[in-house]
Amino acid sequence: MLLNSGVTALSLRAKLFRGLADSSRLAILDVLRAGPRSVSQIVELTGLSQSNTSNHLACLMDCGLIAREQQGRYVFYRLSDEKIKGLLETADELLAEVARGVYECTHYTTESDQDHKENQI
Amino acid sequence: MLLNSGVTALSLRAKLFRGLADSSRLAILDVLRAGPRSVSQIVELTGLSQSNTSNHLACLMDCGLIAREQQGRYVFYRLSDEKIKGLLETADELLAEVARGVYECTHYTTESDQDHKENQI
DNA sequence: TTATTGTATCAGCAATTAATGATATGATGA
DNA sequence: TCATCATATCATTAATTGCTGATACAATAA
Repeated sequence: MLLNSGVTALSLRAKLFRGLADSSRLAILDVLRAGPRSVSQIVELTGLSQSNTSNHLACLMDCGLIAREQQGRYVFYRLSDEKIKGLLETADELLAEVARGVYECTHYTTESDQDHKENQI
Repeated sequence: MLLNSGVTALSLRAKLFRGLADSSRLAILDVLRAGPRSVSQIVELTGLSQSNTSNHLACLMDCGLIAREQQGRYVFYRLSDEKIKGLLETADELLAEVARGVYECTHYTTESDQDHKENQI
């Protein structure tokens, strides 16, 4: 439990990062970097199931990272802010330096961890 | 499940963000922004328990976000890379714009969510 | 209206994760 | 050596989270 003030600010940041801390959501954001896409397009491009995609989109919406616009029976999503690209780029720059450390991090597992042993960086 | 290649890159990013997606760890990183600190200093400054702090430090270490240096019986931790500050700053800039959305995100809860109802932004 | 297509929601499950308390290790000083 | 202080690890627990399948809702077309 945190002691001091500023807890809310920290929680906000944590929430933002948590929105970004999932491969599926990052894949969606990656798709949206190229421009607005409908849900079915996102489903096809990411390979996620429809309901799963919808859930992640709802999450990203709630977190303010994407915006939606309905067109007929399609719903198009797009990045809500250009700064999101910047954040992802900054993250990649950081990764370029700490990649090995992150790659070997054992505290959280991701779906790529199967490759981990056989396919060293 | 993700379809295409680039999965590893996405997982790496996800892992990095997950390392940042916790209030306690962000609090620790915040403390370390001012410079190296020993574990006991971090414990005192964050209000986290000793074992909890140690666990989070291990996580941040594994993820390559911090580095450690032993001095006597103290262990000092510091940010491993200046870019981490940049990432946190970029995140704050983004938050300045999407704060309301993130604040109202219901998909993930944080310890500040108790205030949420009573203390609207 | 009815059928169809696109999207959202819901319940349940499996897995992950943060926190705690207890204990172990490691370094220093008496 | 022994006691003490600083840090790390371990087992357990409670809570969160992602995914799936089923179903509901919404918009268009027939």
